[in-house]
Amino acid sequence: MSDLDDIRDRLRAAILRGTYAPRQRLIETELAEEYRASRFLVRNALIQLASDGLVELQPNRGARVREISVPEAVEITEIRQAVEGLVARRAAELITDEEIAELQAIGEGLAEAVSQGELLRYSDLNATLHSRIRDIAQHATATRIIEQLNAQLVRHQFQLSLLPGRPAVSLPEHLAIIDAVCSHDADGAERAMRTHVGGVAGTISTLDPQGRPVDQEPAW
Amino acid sequence: MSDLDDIRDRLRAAILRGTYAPRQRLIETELAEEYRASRFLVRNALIQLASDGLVELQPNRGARVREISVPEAVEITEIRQAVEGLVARRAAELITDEEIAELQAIGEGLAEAVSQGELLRYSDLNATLHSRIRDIAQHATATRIIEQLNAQLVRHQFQLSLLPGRPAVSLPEHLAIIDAVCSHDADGAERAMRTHVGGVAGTISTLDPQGRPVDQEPAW
DNA sequence: GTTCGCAAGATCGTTGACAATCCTGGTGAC
DNA sequence: GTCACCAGGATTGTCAACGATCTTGCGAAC
Repeated sequence: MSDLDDIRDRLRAAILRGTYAPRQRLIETELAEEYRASRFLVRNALIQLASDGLVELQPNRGARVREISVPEAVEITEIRQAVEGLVARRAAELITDEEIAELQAIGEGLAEAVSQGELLRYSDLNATLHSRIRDIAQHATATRIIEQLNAQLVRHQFQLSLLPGRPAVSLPEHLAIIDAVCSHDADGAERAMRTHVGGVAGTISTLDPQGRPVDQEPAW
Repeated sequence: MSDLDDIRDRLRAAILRGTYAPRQRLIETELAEEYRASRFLVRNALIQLASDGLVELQPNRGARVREISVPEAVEITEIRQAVEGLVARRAAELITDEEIAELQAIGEGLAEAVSQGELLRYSDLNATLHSRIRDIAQHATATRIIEQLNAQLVRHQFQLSLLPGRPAVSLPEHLAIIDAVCSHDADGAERAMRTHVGGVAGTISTLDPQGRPVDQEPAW
């Protein structure tokens, strides 16, 4: 439980939370003061976050929050499509009765959230669903890679479920995934997951034709 | 071009080359002396290699070369199957006439190497083929992930092409991939690649039922 | 008015030393 | 003979200071 891990996690959380804007410079001395840590610790934390792909590290020029362009987000989502497809297949093969009940409960929650317009709850349950499916699939390598990729595009994903009409499209897709996984239909589960994540990729690619991220001032 | 990158790359190369055995402890002061670098640089290099999955980092207990078990190698190969399938599809869509000629030349080289029993040349051309297909697909994220995964199982892969009878199985698979990619057959390319890498996964899983890596003393 | 060069400030890169932690081997009690 | 305990050494974790590099703003030459 070293301080290094601590500050790295806090910094990561701050970046994911949007405390620092993309392309914003992360100055070691400032961060050191902010987190009451030595510059040394900040520095090592930045190195770690850089190999996670969250910050960009230029020699002698410091660190900045890495900006994920829309094309890059699409690429990332394409990989997710392939890997999550594999995960869904495995989940369908391995799921237990107990877990089936759990997934179905999540499905009901999703439908409820959409019908009542609770977008944030929908977004949360969405993340929970994908995460639980990964747990069920018991594929450590896939889980690691998906989480690594997800961390890089939280910002894009976040905006996704707030798009008007988006839940109406993705809800049936989610339910189809749940159905297939719960009925031990490996082929169907892979297909449903690929369709779903493929849709996400498509939606992301329409966000901004210029290839630049949607740059509205964050309200938080 | 900082020294940090330099020593990290040299350390990585050394691990991949087998200079340090799996599970071997990597002591910071020793490495620092060996590479004529400060302990600080070594330390940060180790942190980066840890997030690449090449070394294992335990707090207060130092670093050791990560050992990839056979089940883990299978997992990694399963991911490769999914991602390289995607890459092959993209390559089939994007390939130019010039690149078609190049791939076909590689195919002839592979056949020749097998017929003349040149296992090492076959193994090299194999790596070249996969690498060139990645180049053609122009998918930076996929390339990054595949290379990250490959780095983790060089040892297993290395032994694979030396297995008796293995080239006889994998040569036609490789030729099928080349055919499909060169004829702009996206579906076929994905299918052929998935079949091929799936075969690799299957072969790896037979290496040692105990789930421990094959532990023969390296001859180098 | 523009461009180039230079100097000052800001920031990163590296070092060596010290503190904290863990592992090892030996000693003694039971 | 076995176990708990406790040095002492080995190794990692952290720090503050110094040196290297880059950026910025000013001024002079054209």
